[in-house]
Amino acid sequence: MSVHLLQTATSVLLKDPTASLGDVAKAAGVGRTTLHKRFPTRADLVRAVANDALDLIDSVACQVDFDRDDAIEDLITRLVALGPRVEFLLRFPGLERDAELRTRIEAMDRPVLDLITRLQGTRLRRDLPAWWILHTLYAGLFNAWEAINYGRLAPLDAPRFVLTTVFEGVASAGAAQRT
Amino acid sequence: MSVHLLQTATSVLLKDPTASLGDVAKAAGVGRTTLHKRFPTRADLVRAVANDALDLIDSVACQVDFDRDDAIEDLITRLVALGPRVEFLLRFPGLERDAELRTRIEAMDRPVLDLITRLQGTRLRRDLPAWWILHTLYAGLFNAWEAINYGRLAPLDAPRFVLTTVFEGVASAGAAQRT
DNA sequence: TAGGAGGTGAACATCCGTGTACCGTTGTGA
DNA sequence: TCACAACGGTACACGGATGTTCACCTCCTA
Repeated sequence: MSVHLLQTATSVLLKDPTASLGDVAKAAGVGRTTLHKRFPTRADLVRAVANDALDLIDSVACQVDFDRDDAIEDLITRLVALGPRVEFLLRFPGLERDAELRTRIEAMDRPVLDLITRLQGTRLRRDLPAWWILHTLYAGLFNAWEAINYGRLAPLDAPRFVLTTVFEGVASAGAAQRT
Repeated sequence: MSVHLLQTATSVLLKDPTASLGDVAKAAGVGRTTLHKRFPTRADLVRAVANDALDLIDSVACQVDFDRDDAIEDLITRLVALGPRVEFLLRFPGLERDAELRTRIEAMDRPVLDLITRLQGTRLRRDLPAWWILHTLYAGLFNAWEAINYGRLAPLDAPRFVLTTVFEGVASAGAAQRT
């Protein structure tokens, strides 16, 4: 049941990053000793959760054809479905201090950044840097996950919300452009 | 020098929410004892930092004329300038567990939500709920603060980035609308 | 049925953050 | 010059989280 354990740890630590290992074990319905046996130290657990999330993203990313122009839509839609497991990765404090994790995260970003850069020739605006657009995408995902978590947003609505907002913005279509 | 102390505490706690009071005191160039004298407990310090940020927001919000249609632009521009002090407020984990703080945060959101709702008749799209638009604004601010902090974004560029992205999106103007 | 693997709870030592008390130093104003 | 307040530092007590060990249980299999 290692999978379920990691999922539980994800949600517990995401809700309260200072939660004790005892809390995590209890939430997972597992003895604290067992938890220690599988993850000798707290850092090990956190790293495992993060790597699990990265594996999840990899398994999704390899299904996306980054050569297609609508790859972003595809990717976003799939990422929204992953929910809190990925949110952990981008939100848990201090994760970037682990060199190995930082490398994996950068490796995860690269194909998306390349895609964005390529699309800036056609579908995406050129007056914003690629990294800014990437972070805007992530921010949209954050909002969706959080809203779903609070029960404000139906999971099936989420992809449309994110895509619409990120691509077209919140200004009404007919409104005069801002200066 | 209580002001400087709170600012330092803000940035230290924002970078690492689990930082010890000793770390905060050291960063502020102050004895841990002195810190304890001013803020008897850790919760007191966190609450003070949050309330300081809220005061800052209040002092900005009262300069904005929420009856004008471009109030959002004005507000965003001013909020971007506040930087990490406000970021703390929206990012520090567990802050919403304090009833008094939660009330103040809601009170802070309300005029903006009302403004958004009003503008949804004209400048803002009606197919997204007001709270979603509000969170999109906040997300844009996050991105700007973070990018400034990492030195990727010039502070003077930030308002334009946020406003452009949030209002018009990242799709190039000439591109066909997404379906 | 014996034995091993995996899980559990209890007990223990340890570390670290926290809060408090006490004392010495500095600086400021009466 | 004295009194007093503010500050810094040391030391100590306390509690909670952590990591380790050990004994016991259960299930599965040879």
